[in-house]
Amino acid sequence: MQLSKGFDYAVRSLVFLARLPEGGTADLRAISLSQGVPHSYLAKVMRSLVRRGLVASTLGREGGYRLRKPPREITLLEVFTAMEGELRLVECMDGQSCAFLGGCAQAEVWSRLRNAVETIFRETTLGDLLREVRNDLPAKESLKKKEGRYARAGA
Amino acid sequence: MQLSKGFDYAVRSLVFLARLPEGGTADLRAISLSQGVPHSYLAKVMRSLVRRGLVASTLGREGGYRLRKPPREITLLEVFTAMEGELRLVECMDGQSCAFLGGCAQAEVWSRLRNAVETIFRETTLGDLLREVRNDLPAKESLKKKEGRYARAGA
DNA sequence: TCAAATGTGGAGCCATCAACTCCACATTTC
DNA sequence: GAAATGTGGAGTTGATGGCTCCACATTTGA
Repeated sequence: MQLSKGFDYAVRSLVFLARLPEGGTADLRAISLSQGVPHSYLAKVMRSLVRRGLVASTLGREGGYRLRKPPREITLLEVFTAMEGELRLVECMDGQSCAFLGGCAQAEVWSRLRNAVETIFRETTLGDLLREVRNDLPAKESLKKKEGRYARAGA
Repeated sequence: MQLSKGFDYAVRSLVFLARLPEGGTADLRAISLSQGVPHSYLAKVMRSLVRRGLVASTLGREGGYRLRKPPREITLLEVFTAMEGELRLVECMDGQSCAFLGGCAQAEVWSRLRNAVETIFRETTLGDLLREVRNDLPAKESLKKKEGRYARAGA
């Protein structure tokens, strides 16, 4: 019952992009440093977002990533499925119904749970997250640390 | 973002116990066979429930497990924490707040999400699950299959 | 025109952990 | 006292989340 780091990284990166002035672009390095996400792993995360059509990428010098839709139109559900596919809480559901127990006692709770989660994901947009940000940038020292750590790994 | 099998097994076992006539007891073997849960793994699951005080165990011949409270008074939240400890969706929360970003954009969503899940868990009791059961026993064939598979492993 | 700066695709590594097994042992009862 | 139960805990295993690395395609500005 945990959210994956990949999903968390994706959301953070999107928020970062959303806060750039007017559909600006940022490259992997910038996102990676600002969010403390390992460079080469972030590359993979971003590819998922590109594939899903949430961000656009441009190659070559001055390249990078930018949002393809206004923040208000990007829901967490889209981000989640981009990263993890269909939301499902237990194996036996969603695929075929649990073959073993005809009508299982939990089925209804699991599905209620799933709906609750899905609803929150569907009704929360990047725009909402922007409003919630209180403190934009990391403290200088922690940023330094992360830079040292990831610049080496990343470059 | 998945529920563990351990938790699922625990709930199923408790429902099984709850359906016994008047606080009856059932032994590992009976629960294991009826629910299709590997015998020796179920032993571990049940120990968690005993430790947490949800079921009582008796040793020796005619021993087994029985609920220590009426089904209405056992919430899924208790079962969850018995099996998995504190409910938390992301590493950075609940422990210390994420050291890197002062006020992180997602914190509020994650906590709303957590609350939604926790609320459902807290407000759903074994009693509710009993009402929801439509079809009590597994089909004969699938039970046979499971018996064959687990009887060997278990005994 | 070409070298540097970007993202892409994909193979591959690694540690962790859920899920499960096994065994020696304590307790109870017939 | 032997059979039937649960207990405690160490050990096994396979999957996979998280991450690295590298060869390559594209773009651009010096």
